[in-house]
Amino acid sequence: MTSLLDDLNDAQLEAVTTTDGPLLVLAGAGSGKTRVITRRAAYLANTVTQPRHILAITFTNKAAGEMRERMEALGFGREMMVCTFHSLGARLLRWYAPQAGLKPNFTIFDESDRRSVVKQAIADAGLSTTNWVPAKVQADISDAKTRLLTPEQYAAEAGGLSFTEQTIARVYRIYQQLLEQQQAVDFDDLLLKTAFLLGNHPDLRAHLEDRFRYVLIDEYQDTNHTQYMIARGLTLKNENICATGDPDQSIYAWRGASIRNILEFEHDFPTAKVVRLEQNYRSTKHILSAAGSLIQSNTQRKKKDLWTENDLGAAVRVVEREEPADEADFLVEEIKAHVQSGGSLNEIAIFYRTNALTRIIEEAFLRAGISYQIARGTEFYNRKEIKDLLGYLRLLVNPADGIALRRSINTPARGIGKTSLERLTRYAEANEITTFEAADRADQIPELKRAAGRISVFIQLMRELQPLADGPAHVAVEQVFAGSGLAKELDGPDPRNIEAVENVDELISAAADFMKSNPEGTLAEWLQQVSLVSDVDAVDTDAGVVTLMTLHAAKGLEFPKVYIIAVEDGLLPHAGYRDEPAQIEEERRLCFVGMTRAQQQLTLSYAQWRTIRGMNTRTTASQFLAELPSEEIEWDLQQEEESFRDKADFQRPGQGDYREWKNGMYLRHPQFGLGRLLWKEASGKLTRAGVRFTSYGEKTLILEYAKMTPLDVDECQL
DNA sequence: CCAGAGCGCCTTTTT
DNA sequence: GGCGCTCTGG
Repeated sequence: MTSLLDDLNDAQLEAVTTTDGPLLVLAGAGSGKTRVITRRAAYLANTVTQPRHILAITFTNKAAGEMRERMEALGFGREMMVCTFHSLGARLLRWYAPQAGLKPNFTIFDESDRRSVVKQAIADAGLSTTNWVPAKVQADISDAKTRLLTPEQYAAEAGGLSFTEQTIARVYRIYQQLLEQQQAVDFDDLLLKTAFLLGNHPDLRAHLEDRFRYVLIDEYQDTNHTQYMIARGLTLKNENICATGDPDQSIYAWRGASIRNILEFEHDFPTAKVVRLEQNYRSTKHILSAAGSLIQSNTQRKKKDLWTENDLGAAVRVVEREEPADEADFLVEEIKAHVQSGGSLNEIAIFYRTNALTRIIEEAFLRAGISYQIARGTEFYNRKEIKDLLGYLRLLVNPADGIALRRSINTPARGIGKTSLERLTRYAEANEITTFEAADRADQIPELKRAAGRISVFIQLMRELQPLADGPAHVAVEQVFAGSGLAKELDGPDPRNIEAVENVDELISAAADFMKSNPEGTLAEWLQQVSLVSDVDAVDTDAGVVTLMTLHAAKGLEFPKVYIIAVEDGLLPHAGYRDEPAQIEEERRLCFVGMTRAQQQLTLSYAQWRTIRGMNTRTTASQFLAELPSEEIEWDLQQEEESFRDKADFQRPGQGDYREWKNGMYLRHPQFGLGRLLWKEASGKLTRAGVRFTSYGEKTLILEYAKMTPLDVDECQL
């Protein structure tokens, strides 16, 4: 027991031992939050309750798994419920399917399934996908769901709104009907329907509150309104809610997360106690200073100071290279040197803003023989052979799953083409039955002609496979692969076939692992788990390889050496995200999250040009680099070179040679508009300058980074 | 009905 | 640069 409270600082101790009532733990990066949460759960289980009455909600399944393991290691067994909001939703919706208006065998549609349904809904509404971009419509529907609006409510609201919104309301309604017909829910529904379940069934809510007497929620800064409603619903009476988070690490506003939840916690729970963890145990002083300096540029922020007793450490580095291949070579050299000096590949992580940036790094690593892993757990499940196989399995669990049926019915090819499928779907719609049921009476649909027989063969096959749905998941995967004809299609010496079969074997192993840790588990439950895997879930921190991941995926992790690549204007901050100050601030937090993952050494790099969507483009270093404490940073910059002119497809509007700029001349800045140069001075390898802007006042800028264009005086209308 | 070629589109992050 | 959609010839 005492060991649970050992080596905790005062603030951590308070967070662990404050058992009852609402508690908000504002935990800065690297402040020992994970440890606090685990100890707290253990402490609760030891003093005021039992593990089965504790519910811990984490951000990823990986984090949930680790927490479960720690509790088990502390001797608390596996009784405590640890899950993500989405997996909690999935579980509650299955437990209480009738109350939620679902069948317990419902399917969870992933983003690509969802995209298909959106397209179909747009078509059914008599609209064209050229005018109504599926991705945009999908985002609008998702938005509505995050605001807890049903199609009816959205339509009611849209009544007084624009044509666009009224149309979205129509599509949303059709979209939702399509999901219902297929006994399917999307990721938003897992939250929305759970929130409604709690809101509409007081008895059920009370029952759950008695089961989950203590609720812990991690990464609270990244929860959205629906998740807040679930949290509120589960703790309405006893208010034993402990939320941990850090507003400076809020990076999911784009998917509806609201920083409001953490900022208003004390308002939502007036009796709340707030504990601040500000001592950092992870990083060196240099790293913290750089990260702190960056985040201070955010204006919408509660002031918080992270400090550490750790060493000063090595200087943070900013590395410039001519092109992405050079940047990759730089990484290769660094990694080789690291290994040569006795370091392990485990200790190195590479972060980036977008997934597309990995290709050149991967090529360089393959050439250099550096083993690496990419946090892309979902990618595996997007492979054709895996999707094909999962299609059959999904159909066995839920025959109403139209997306799965469309995929499976002609894979491998059975001579059932688009036209036949269309006729089948139309028949199903006209008779208000599922496509599967329509297929079952194919012989009664004359339009199908020859295809009817082929469809019957498929239905017969599904009937034969059906019993597998009730057996162990891995047996089902194996037997369906063999029985569906998919195995036969992949039979052959083609290396692509061999790889595909290996992937299938991996899928079988994954299912077997699941059955091992869930002996009572069903195929349906395994499929549910599969549909909720996240990218970072696949990361194995002991794999002895370099880890590559997006900045988003990096949240919550730590590595001795961190490299953040492509720190360029347009990528970080990302081009789609730099117009509004609030968006820039989120991008800055994203950079902050990446930087604070580093324990000993942090390196930020960028290239002078990069191929973006097939075009060589001149780049500019990110403005964030100018916000670092430049005197503490070790700069490794390239000599200016002119040859790029020949390589560029497009040239950046020339800023001219700033060395020749005179005080008093007029300049235009992309964000601040018109301004006048007051002074400039050399600062290390960079040039600082003071500019007075007509609408933003006086600012100090780094001329190498600020994208300013000199103006002719005539051009200025003063 | 199907496979493969050709064309146009696009910013991105994920449960 | 890559994906998804459409068109075309077999």
